Amino acid sequence: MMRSAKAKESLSDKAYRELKAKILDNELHAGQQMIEAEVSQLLNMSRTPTREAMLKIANEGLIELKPRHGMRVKPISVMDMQEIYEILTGLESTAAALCATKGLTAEQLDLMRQSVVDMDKALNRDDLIEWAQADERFHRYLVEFSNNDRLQILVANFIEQSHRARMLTLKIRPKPTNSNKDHSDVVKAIEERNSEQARAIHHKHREQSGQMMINLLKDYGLNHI
Amino acid sequence: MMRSAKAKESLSDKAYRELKAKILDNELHAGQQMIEAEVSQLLNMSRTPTREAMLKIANEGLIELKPRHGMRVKPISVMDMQEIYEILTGLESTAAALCATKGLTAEQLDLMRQSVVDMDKALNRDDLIEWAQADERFHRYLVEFSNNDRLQILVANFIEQSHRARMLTLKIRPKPTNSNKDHSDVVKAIEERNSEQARAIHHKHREQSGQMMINLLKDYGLNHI
DNA sequence: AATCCATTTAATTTATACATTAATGAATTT
DNA sequence: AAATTCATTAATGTATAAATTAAATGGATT
Repeated sequence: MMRSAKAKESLSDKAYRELKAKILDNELHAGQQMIEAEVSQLLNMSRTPTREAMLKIANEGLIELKPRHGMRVKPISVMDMQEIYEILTGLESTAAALCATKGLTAEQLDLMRQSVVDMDKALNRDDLIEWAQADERFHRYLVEFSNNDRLQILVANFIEQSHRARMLTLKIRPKPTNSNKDHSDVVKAIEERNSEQARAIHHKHREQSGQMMINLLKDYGLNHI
Repeated sequence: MMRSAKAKESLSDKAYRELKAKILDNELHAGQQMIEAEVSQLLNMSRTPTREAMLKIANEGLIELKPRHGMRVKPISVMDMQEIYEILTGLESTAAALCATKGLTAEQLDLMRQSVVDMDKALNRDDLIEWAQADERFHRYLVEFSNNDRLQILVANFIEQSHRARMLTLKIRPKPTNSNKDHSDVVKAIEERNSEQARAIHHKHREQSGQMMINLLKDYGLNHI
Protein backbone atom coordinates (compact mmCIF):
# COMPACT_ATOMS: atom_id res chain seq x y z
CA MET A 1 0.00 0.00 0.00
CA MET A 2 1.35 3.36 -1.07
CA ARG A 3 0.84 6.16 1.38
CA SER A 4 0.32 9.63 -0.06
CA ALA A 5 3.51 11.61 -0.39
CA LYS A 6 2.92 13.92 2.57
CA ALA A 7 0.47 14.03 5.42
CA LYS A 8 -2.14 16.69 4.76
CA GLU A 9 -0.86 19.85 6.36
CA SER A 10 -2.93 21.51 9.04
CA LEU A 11 -4.33 25.01 8.70
CA SER A 12 -1.78 26.10 11.30
CA ASP A 13 1.05 24.83 9.13
CA LYS A 14 -0.51 26.41 6.05
CA ALA A 15 -0.89 29.72 7.85
CA TYR A 16 2.75 29.58 8.95
CA ARG A 17 4.01 28.72 5.50
CA GLU A 18 1.91 31.28 3.64
CA LEU A 19 2.39 34.15 6.06
CA LYS A 20 6.13 33.64 6.17
CA ALA A 21 6.29 33.44 2.37
CA LYS A 22 4.43 36.74 2.08
CA ILE A 23 6.92 38.37 4.41
CA LEU A 24 10.01 36.94 2.72
CA ASP A 25 8.65 37.87 -0.72
CA ASN A 26 8.14 41.40 0.54
CA GLU A 27 4.44 41.13 -0.19
CA LEU A 28 3.97 42.39 3.33
CA HIS A 29 6.52 45.17 3.53
CA ALA A 30 8.73 46.11 6.44
CA GLY A 31 6.90 48.07 9.08
CA GLN A 32 3.49 46.96 7.90
CA GLN A 33 1.02 46.26 10.68
CA MET A 34 -2.00 43.99 10.67
CA ILE A 35 -4.31 42.92 13.44
CA GLU A 36 -5.16 39.29 13.94
CA ALA A 37 -8.55 39.63 12.29
CA GLU A 38 -7.01 41.09 9.15
CA VAL A 39 -4.34 38.41 8.93
CA SER A 40 -6.89 35.66 9.34
CA GLN A 41 -9.00 37.24 6.60
CA LEU A 42 -5.94 37.43 4.38
CA LEU A 43 -5.26 33.75 4.99
CA ASN A 44 -8.92 32.87 4.80
CA MET A 45 -9.15 30.96 8.06
CA SER A 46 -10.13 31.55 11.67
CA ARG A 47 -8.02 33.38 14.20
CA THR A 48 -6.73 30.28 15.99
CA PRO A 49 -4.39 28.85 13.32
CA THR A 50 -3.53 32.39 12.27
CA ARG A 51 -2.51 33.22 15.79
CA GLU A 52 -0.39 30.10 16.14
CA ALA A 53 1.43 30.98 12.94
CA MET A 54 1.99 34.55 14.11
CA LEU A 55 3.40 33.38 17.43
CA LYS A 56 5.83 31.03 15.70
CA ILE A 57 7.00 33.62 13.20
CA ALA A 58 7.38 36.16 15.99
CA ASN A 59 9.58 33.72 17.91
CA GLU A 60 11.68 33.30 14.81
CA GLY A 61 12.16 37.04 14.63
CA LEU A 62 10.52 38.10 11.36
CA ILE A 63 7.59 39.90 12.98
CA GLU A 64 6.83 41.36 16.36
CA LEU A 65 3.53 41.27 18.18
CA LYS A 66 2.62 44.60 19.65
CA PRO A 67 -0.25 44.65 22.10
CA ARG A 68 -3.30 46.28 20.48
CA HIS A 69 -1.59 46.67 17.12
CA GLY A 70 -1.34 43.07 16.01
CA MET A 71 1.73 41.96 14.12
CA ARG A 72 4.31 44.20 12.57
CA VAL A 73 6.83 43.08 9.96
CA LYS A 74 10.14 43.86 11.59
CA PRO A 75 12.22 46.30 9.58
CA ILE A 76 15.86 45.28 9.48
CA SER A 77 18.14 47.97 10.81
CA VAL A 78 21.89 48.25 10.43
CA MET A 79 22.26 47.03 13.98
CA ASP A 80 20.04 44.02 13.30
CA MET A 81 22.16 43.12 10.31
CA GLN A 82 25.26 43.47 12.43
CA GLU A 83 23.87 41.06 15.02
CA ILE A 84 22.64 38.62 12.41
CA TYR A 85 25.92 38.54 10.53
CA GLU A 86 27.97 38.15 13.69
CA ILE A 87 25.95 35.05 14.47
CA LEU A 88 25.90 33.70 10.92
CA THR A 89 29.64 34.16 10.75
CA GLY A 90 30.09 32.20 13.93
CA LEU A 91 27.69 29.42 13.02
CA GLU A 92 28.87 28.86 9.48
CA SER A 93 32.51 28.93 10.52
CA THR A 94 31.65 26.30 13.06
CA ALA A 95 30.04 24.29 10.27
CA ALA A 96 33.17 24.61 8.14
CA ALA A 97 35.34 23.42 10.99
CA LEU A 98 33.00 20.50 11.68
CA CYS A 99 33.06 19.44 8.04
CA ALA A 100 36.86 19.34 8.16
CA THR A 101 36.94 17.51 11.48
CA LYS A 102 34.37 14.89 10.55
CA GLY A 103 35.46 14.60 6.92
CA LEU A 104 33.27 14.68 3.82
CA THR A 105 32.67 12.03 1.17
CA ALA A 106 34.04 12.49 -2.34
CA GLU A 107 30.49 13.14 -3.53
CA GLN A 108 29.94 15.87 -0.97
CA LEU A 109 33.21 17.56 -1.87
CA ASP A 110 32.22 17.38 -5.53
CA LEU A 111 28.90 19.05 -4.87
CA MET A 112 30.65 21.91 -3.11
CA ARG A 113 33.20 22.28 -5.89
CA GLN A 114 30.41 22.27 -8.45
CA SER A 115 28.71 25.13 -6.62
CA VAL A 116 31.91 27.13 -6.89
CA VAL A 117 32.12 26.36 -10.62
CA ASP A 118 28.51 27.47 -11.05
CA MET A 119 29.26 30.71 -9.24
CA ASP A 120 32.18 31.31 -11.58
CA LYS A 121 30.08 30.67 -14.66
CA ALA A 122 27.25 32.88 -13.48
CA LEU A 123 29.71 35.64 -12.70
CA ASN A 124 31.23 35.47 -16.18
CA ARG A 125 27.74 35.84 -17.63
CA ASP A 126 27.02 38.71 -15.23
CA ASP A 127 24.03 36.78 -13.94
CA LEU A 128 23.81 37.88 -10.32
CA ILE A 129 20.60 35.99 -9.60
CA GLU A 130 22.20 32.77 -10.73
CA TRP A 131 25.33 33.59 -8.77
CA ALA A 132 23.33 34.21 -5.60
CA GLN A 133 21.58 30.86 -5.98
CA ALA A 134 24.86 28.98 -6.40
CA ASP A 135 26.34 30.90 -3.48
CA GLU A 136 23.34 30.03 -1.34
CA ARG A 137 23.71 26.40 -2.40
CA PHE A 138 27.36 26.39 -1.31
CA HIS A 139 26.51 27.77 2.08
CA ARG A 140 23.65 25.30 2.45
CA TYR A 141 25.94 22.36 1.66
CA LEU A 142 28.50 23.59 4.14
CA VAL A 143 25.96 23.49 6.93
CA GLU A 144 24.17 20.36 5.76
CA PHE A 145 27.38 18.35 5.56
CA SER A 146 28.46 19.40 9.03
CA ASN A 147 25.93 16.83 10.14
CA ASN A 148 24.26 18.78 12.89
CA ASP A 149 20.50 19.18 12.45
CA ARG A 150 20.12 21.86 15.06
CA LEU A 151 22.87 23.91 13.43
CA GLN A 152 21.13 23.58 10.08
CA ILE A 153 17.83 24.85 11.46
CA LEU A 154 19.57 27.75 13.21
CA VAL A 155 21.44 28.92 10.15
CA ALA A 156 18.32 28.66 8.01
CA ASN A 157 16.55 30.92 10.47
CA PHE A 158 19.22 33.62 10.36
CA ILE A 159 19.45 33.42 6.59
CA GLU A 160 15.72 34.07 6.52
CA GLN A 161 16.03 37.02 8.84
CA SER A 162 18.47 38.66 6.46
CA HIS A 163 16.73 37.50 3.28
CA ARG A 164 15.01 40.77 2.39
CA ALA A 165 18.18 42.79 2.93
CA ARG A 166 20.24 40.39 0.83
CA MET A 167 17.75 40.48 -2.04
CA LEU A 168 17.78 44.25 -2.00
CA THR A 169 21.54 44.75 -1.81
CA LEU A 170 22.19 42.11 -4.46
CA LYS A 171 21.48 44.75 -7.11
CA ILE A 172 23.75 47.41 -5.69
CA ARG A 173 26.64 45.39 -4.27
CA PRO A 174 29.99 45.23 -6.04
CA LYS A 175 30.69 42.14 -8.10
CA PRO A 176 31.57 39.25 -5.76
CA THR A 177 34.75 38.33 -7.62
CA ASN A 178 37.05 37.27 -4.81
CA SER A 179 34.23 35.41 -3.08
CA ASN A 180 34.88 32.37 -5.25
CA LYS A 181 38.52 32.11 -4.24
CA ASP A 182 37.48 32.02 -0.59
CA HIS A 183 35.02 29.25 -1.29
CA SER A 184 37.46 27.00 -3.07
CA ASP A 185 40.01 27.59 -0.34
CA VAL A 186 37.46 26.43 2.21
CA VAL A 187 36.75 23.29 0.22
CA LYS A 188 40.46 22.61 0.00
CA ALA A 189 40.92 23.04 3.74
CA ILE A 190 38.00 20.70 4.39
CA GLU A 191 39.45 18.13 2.03
CA GLU A 192 42.78 18.35 3.85
CA ARG A 193 40.92 17.91 7.14
CA ASN A 194 42.36 21.17 8.42
CA SER A 195 39.53 22.40 10.59
CA GLU A 196 41.28 25.50 11.95
CA GLN A 197 42.09 26.60 8.42
CA ALA A 198 38.57 25.92 7.16
CA ARG A 199 37.10 27.84 10.05
CA ALA A 200 39.46 30.79 9.66
CA ILE A 201 38.98 31.19 5.91
CA HIS A 202 35.23 30.98 6.06
CA HIS A 203 35.16 33.31 9.03
CA LYS A 204 37.12 35.95 7.17
CA HIS A 205 34.88 35.50 4.14
CA ARG A 206 31.63 35.93 6.03
CA GLU A 207 33.02 38.79 8.06
CA GLN A 208 33.98 40.66 4.92
CA SER A 209 30.75 40.06 3.06
CA GLY A 210 28.79 40.98 6.16
CA GLN A 211 30.72 44.22 6.53
CA MET A 212 30.18 44.98 2.85
CA MET A 213 26.44 44.48 3.25
CA ILE A 214 26.29 46.65 6.35
CA ASN A 215 28.21 49.44 4.62
CA LEU A 216 25.80 49.29 1.73
CA LEU A 217 22.86 49.66 4.06
CA LYS A 218 24.57 52.58 5.76
CA ASP A 219 25.64 54.29 2.53
CA TYR A 220 22.23 54.03 0.95
CA GLY A 221 20.40 54.91 4.14
CA LEU A 222 18.47 51.65 3.89
CA ASN A 223 17.23 51.39 7.41
CA HIS A 224 13.76 49.99 6.99
CA ILE A 225 14.19 46.98 4.75
CA MET B 1 2.90 57.97 39.60
CA MET B 2 4.70 54.66 40.11
CA ARG B 3 3.77 51.88 37.77
CA SER B 4 3.98 48.33 39.07
CA ALA B 5 7.32 46.69 38.46
CA LYS B 6 6.21 44.45 35.61
CA ALA B 7 3.16 44.20 33.42
CA LYS B 8 0.92 41.44 34.70
CA GLU B 9 1.91 38.32 32.82
CA SER B 10 -0.69 36.57 30.72
CA LEU B 11 -1.79 33.02 31.37
CA SER B 12 0.11 32.03 28.24
CA ASP B 13 3.30 33.43 29.67
CA LYS B 14 2.60 31.79 33.02
CA ALA B 15 1.97 28.47 31.32
CA TYR B 16 5.21 28.79 29.39
CA ARG B 17 7.23 29.72 32.45
CA GLU B 18 5.76 27.07 34.73
CA LEU B 19 5.80 24.22 32.24
CA LYS B 20 9.37 24.95 31.27
CA ALA B 21 10.40 25.16 34.91
CA LYS B 22 8.85 21.76 35.60
CA ILE B 23 10.82 20.28 32.73
CA LEU B 24 14.12 21.90 33.68
CA ASP B 25 13.66 20.90 37.32
CA ASN B 26 13.08 17.34 36.17
CA GLU B 27 9.65 17.39 37.76
CA LEU B 28 8.44 16.09 34.43
CA HIS B 29 11.02 13.47 33.60
CA ALA B 30 12.54 12.64 30.25
CA GLY B 31 10.27 10.59 28.08
CA GLN B 32 7.16 11.49 30.03
CA GLN B 33 4.07 12.02 27.94
CA MET B 34 1.01 14.14 28.69
CA ILE B 35 -1.95 15.08 26.57
CA GLU B 36 -3.10 18.68 26.32
CA ALA B 37 -5.97 18.15 28.73
CA GLU B 38 -3.64 16.76 31.39
CA VAL B 39 -1.16 19.59 31.01
CA SER B 40 -3.90 22.20 31.25
CA GLN B 41 -5.20 20.50 34.38
CA LEU B 42 -1.68 20.49 35.82
CA LEU B 43 -1.36 24.21 35.09
CA ASN B 44 -4.93 24.88 36.13
CA MET B 45 -6.03 26.77 33.05
CA SER B 46 -7.78 26.13 29.76
CA ARG B 47 -6.27 24.45 26.74
CA THR B 48 -5.58 27.63 24.80
CA PRO B 49 -2.76 29.15 26.86
CA THR B 50 -1.49 25.64 27.64
CA ARG B 51 -1.33 24.84 23.96
CA GLU B 52 0.51 28.06 23.13
CA ALA B 53 3.08 27.30 25.81
CA MET B 54 3.54 23.76 24.52
CA LEU B 55 4.04 24.99 20.96
CA LYS B 56 6.66 27.47 22.08
CA ILE B 57 8.56 24.99 24.22
CA ALA B 58 8.41 22.46 21.39
CA ASN B 59 9.94 25.02 19.02
CA GLU B 60 12.70 25.56 21.55
CA GLY B 61 13.44 21.86 21.58
CA LEU B 62 12.66 20.73 25.13
CA ILE B 63 9.55 18.76 24.24
CA GLU B 64 8.11 17.24 21.11
CA LEU B 65 4.47 17.13 20.11
CA LYS B 66 3.39 13.77 18.80
CA PRO B 67 0.03 13.65 17.07
CA ARG B 68 -2.50 11.94 19.35
CA HIS B 69 0.00 11.49 22.16
CA GLY B 70 0.35 15.06 23.34
CA MET B 71 3.72 16.35 24.48
CA ARG B 72 6.74 14.28 25.35
CA VAL B 73 9.72 15.55 27.31
CA LYS B 74 12.61 14.95 24.95
CA PRO B 75 15.27 12.67 26.40
CA ILE B 76 18.76 13.93 25.70
CA SER B 77 20.88 11.39 23.86
CA VAL B 78 24.64 11.40 23.44
CA MET B 79 24.14 12.59 19.89
CA ASP B 80 21.92 15.44 21.08
CA MET B 81 24.59 16.52 23.53
CA GLN B 82 27.17 16.38 20.77
CA GLU B 83 25.07 18.66 18.57
CA ILE B 84 24.27 21.03 21.39
CA TYR B 85 27.87 21.37 22.51
CA GLU B 86 29.15 21.87 18.99
CA ILE B 87 26.78 24.81 18.69
CA LEU B 88 27.43 26.18 22.18
CA THR B 89 31.16 26.01 21.54
CA GLY B 90 30.74 27.96 18.33
CA LEU B 91 28.41 30.57 19.77
CA GLU B 92 30.30 31.23 22.98
CA SER B 93 33.62 31.43 21.17
CA THR B 94 32.02 33.98 18.89
CA ALA B 95 30.93 35.88 21.98
CA ALA B 96 34.46 35.81 23.39
CA ALA B 97 35.87 37.13 20.14
CA LEU B 98 33.21 39.87 20.00
CA CYS B 99 34.01 40.96 23.56
CA ALA B 100 37.65 41.34 22.61
CA THR B 101 36.88 43.14 19.36
CA LYS B 102 34.39 45.57 20.84
CA GLY B 103 36.21 45.97 24.16
CA LEU B 104 34.77 45.75 27.65
CA THR B 105 34.56 48.35 30.39
CA ALA B 106 36.68 48.04 33.52
CA GLU B 107 33.53 47.13 35.44
CA GLN B 108 32.65 44.36 33.03
CA LEU B 109 36.16 42.93 33.20
CA ASP B 110 35.99 43.06 36.98
CA LEU B 111 32.74 41.14 37.05
CA MET B 112 34.27 38.42 34.93
CA ARG B 113 37.39 38.25 37.09
CA GLN B 114 35.23 38.07 40.18
CA SER B 115 33.39 35.08 38.75
CA VAL B 116 36.71 33.32 38.30
CA VAL B 117 37.66 34.15 41.88
CA ASP B 118 34.32 32.77 43.09
CA MET B 119 34.89 29.58 41.15
CA ASP B 120 38.28 29.22 42.78
CA LYS B 121 36.87 29.74 46.26
CA ALA B 122 34.01 27.31 45.69
CA LEU B 123 36.42 24.73 44.37
CA ASN B 124 38.64 25.05 47.43
CA ARG B 125 35.61 24.42 49.61
CA ASP B 126 34.60 21.47 47.39
CA ASP B 127 31.27 23.19 46.83
CA LEU B 128 30.34 22.02 43.34
CA ILE B 129 26.94 23.68 43.33
CA GLU B 130 28.50 27.03 44.13
CA TRP B 131 31.20 26.43 41.51
CA ALA B 132 28.60 25.61 38.87
CA GLN B 133 26.74 28.82 39.64
CA ALA B 134 29.86 30.95 39.34
CA ASP B 135 30.82 29.12 36.17
CA GLU B 136 27.38 29.76 34.73
CA ARG B 137 27.70 33.40 35.70
CA PHE B 138 31.01 33.68 33.87
CA HIS B 139 29.54 32.21 30.72
CA ARG B 140 26.49 34.46 31.00
CA TYR B 141 28.67 37.56 31.30
CA LEU B 142 30.73 36.52 28.31
CA VAL B 143 27.64 36.40 26.14
CA GLU B 144 25.92 39.40 27.71
CA PHE B 145 28.94 41.64 27.23
CA SER B 146 29.30 40.64 23.59
CA ASN B 147 26.41 43.03 23.09
CA ASN B 148 24.34 40.94 20.73
CA ASP B 149 20.82 40.29 21.97
CA ARG B 150 20.06 37.53 19.50
CA LEU B 151 23.24 35.72 20.48
CA GLN B 152 22.26 35.95 24.13
CA ILE B 153 18.85 34.42 23.49
CA LEU B 154 20.36 31.65 21.38
CA VAL B 155 22.94 30.65 23.94
CA ALA B 156 20.37 30.70 26.72
CA ASN B 157 18.26 28.29 24.70
CA PHE B 158 21.06 25.79 24.19
CA ILE B 159 22.13 26.03 27.81
CA GLU B 160 18.56 25.13 28.71
CA GLN B 161 18.54 22.18 26.36
CA SER B 162 21.56 20.74 28.11
CA HIS B 163 20.53 21.80 31.60
CA ARG B 164 19.25 18.43 32.83
CA ALA B 165 22.36 16.63 31.58
CA ARG B 166 24.66 19.20 33.20
CA MET B 167 22.89 18.95 36.54
CA LEU B 168 23.17 15.19 36.47
CA THR B 169 26.82 14.96 35.47
CA LEU B 170 27.85 17.65 37.92
CA LYS B 171 27.92 15.00 40.64
CA ILE B 172 30.01 12.50 38.74
CA ARG B 173 32.38 14.70 36.77
CA PRO B 174 36.01 15.14 37.75
CA LYS B 175 36.90 18.30 39.64
CA PRO B 176 37.02 21.21 37.17
CA THR B 177 40.45 22.40 38.30
CA ASN B 178 41.99 23.59 35.03
CA SER B 179 38.75 25.21 33.99
CA ASN B 180 39.64 28.31 35.99
CA LYS B 181 42.94 28.82 34.22
CA ASP B 182 41.10 28.81 30.89
CA HIS B 183 38.66 31.38 32.13
CA SER B 184 41.25 33.83 33.36
CA ASP B 185 43.18 33.42 30.13
CA VAL B 186 40.06 34.35 28.21
CA VAL B 187 39.58 37.45 30.33
CA LYS B 188 43.19 38.41 29.74
CA ALA B 189 42.84 37.98 25.98
CA ILE B 190 39.70 40.10 26.01
CA GLU B 191 41.43 42.78 28.03
CA GLU B 192 44.27 42.81 25.52
CA ARG B 193 41.70 43.09 22.71
CA ASN B 194 43.09 39.94 21.11
CA SER B 195 39.93 38.47 19.61
CA GLU B 196 41.57 35.51 17.87
CA GLN B 197 43.19 34.49 21.13
CA ALA B 198 40.01 34.92 23.15
CA ARG B 199 38.09 32.88 20.65
CA ALA B 200 40.69 30.11 20.49
CA ILE B 201 41.07 29.70 24.23
CA HIS B 202 37.37 29.63 24.91
CA HIS B 203 36.83 27.29 22.00
CA LYS B 204 39.33 24.81 23.35
CA HIS B 205 37.78 25.11 26.81
CA ARG B 206 34.23 24.43 25.66
CA GLU B 207 35.34 21.67 23.36
CA GLN B 208 37.11 19.90 26.20
CA SER B 209 34.34 20.28 28.73
CA GLY B 210 31.82 19.17 26.13
CA GLN B 211 33.85 16.08 25.32
CA MET B 212 34.21 15.30 29.01
CA MET B 213 30.44 15.54 29.44
CA ILE B 214 29.75 13.33 26.44
CA ASN B 215 32.19 10.71 27.66
CA LEU B 216 30.48 10.71 31.04
CA LEU B 217 27.12 10.10 29.40
CA LYS B 218 28.61 7.30 27.34
CA ASP B 219 30.50 5.70 30.24
CA TYR B 220 27.51 5.71 32.54
CA GLY B 221 25.08 4.68 29.84
CA LEU B 222 23.03 7.81 30.53
CA ASN B 223 21.02 7.96 27.37
CA HIS B 224 17.65 9.15 28.55
CA ILE B 225 18.37 12.15 30.71
C1' DA C 1 -8.21 75.83 24.53
C1' DA C 2 -6.65 72.40 27.70
C1' DT C 3 -7.33 68.82 30.97
C1' DC C 4 -9.66 65.36 33.35
C1' DC C 5 -12.57 61.59 33.76
C1' DA C 6 -15.99 58.47 32.36
C1' DT C 7 -17.60 55.88 28.63
C1' DT C 8 -17.22 53.47 24.58
C1' DT C 9 -14.81 50.81 21.50
C1' DA C 10 -11.44 47.72 19.62
C1' DA C 11 -8.33 44.20 20.11
C1' DT C 12 -6.54 40.56 22.59
C1' DT C 13 -6.73 36.78 25.75
C1' DT C 14 -8.98 32.88 27.46
C1' DA C 15 -12.54 29.46 27.50
C1' DT C 16 -15.38 26.48 25.29
C1' DA C 17 -17.90 24.31 21.61
C1' DC C 18 -17.58 21.84 17.48
C1' DA C 19 -15.34 19.13 13.60
C1' DT C 20 -12.00 16.01 12.16
C1' DT C 21 -9.11 12.23 12.41
C1' DA C 22 -6.30 8.64 14.29
C1' DA C 23 -6.34 4.86 17.54
C1' DT C 24 -8.78 1.22 19.70
C1' DG C 25 -11.04 -2.80 20.08
C1' DA C 26 -14.92 -5.85 19.49
C1' DA C 27 -17.25 -8.58 16.12
C1' DT C 28 -17.05 -11.25 12.14
C1' DT C 29 -14.91 -13.88 8.68
C1' DT C 30 -11.43 -16.95 7.05
C1' DA D 1 -6.11 -18.11 15.86
C1' DA D 2 -5.27 -14.45 12.69
C1' DA D 3 -6.88 -10.93 10.00
C1' DT D 4 -10.15 -7.56 8.60
C1' DT D 5 -13.81 -4.45 9.10
C1' DC D 6 -16.32 -1.08 11.24
C1' DA D 7 -18.12 1.40 15.06
C1' DT D 8 -16.50 3.84 19.05
C1' DT D 9 -13.63 6.70 21.51
C1' DA D 10 -10.19 9.98 22.49
C1' DA D 11 -7.33 13.60 21.22
C1' DT D 12 -6.30 17.27 18.40
C1' DG D 13 -7.34 21.03 15.32
C1' DT D 14 -10.32 24.83 14.37
C1' DA D 15 -13.97 28.13 15.14
C1' DT D 16 -16.33 31.07 17.94
C1' DA D 17 -18.04 33.07 22.16
C1' DA D 18 -17.06 35.36 26.50
C1' DA D 19 -14.05 38.01 29.40
C1' DT D 20 -10.50 41.17 29.89
C1' DT D 21 -7.76 44.99 28.96
C1' DA D 22 -6.05 49.01 26.95
C1' DA D 23 -6.76 52.73 23.88
C1' DA D 24 -9.50 56.27 22.08
C1' DT D 25 -13.22 59.33 22.32
C1' DG D 26 -15.78 63.04 23.81
C1' DG D 27 -18.19 65.86 27.05
C1' DA D 28 -17.75 68.60 31.27
C1' DT D 29 -15.03 71.65 33.74
C1' DT D 30 -11.50 74.83 34.45
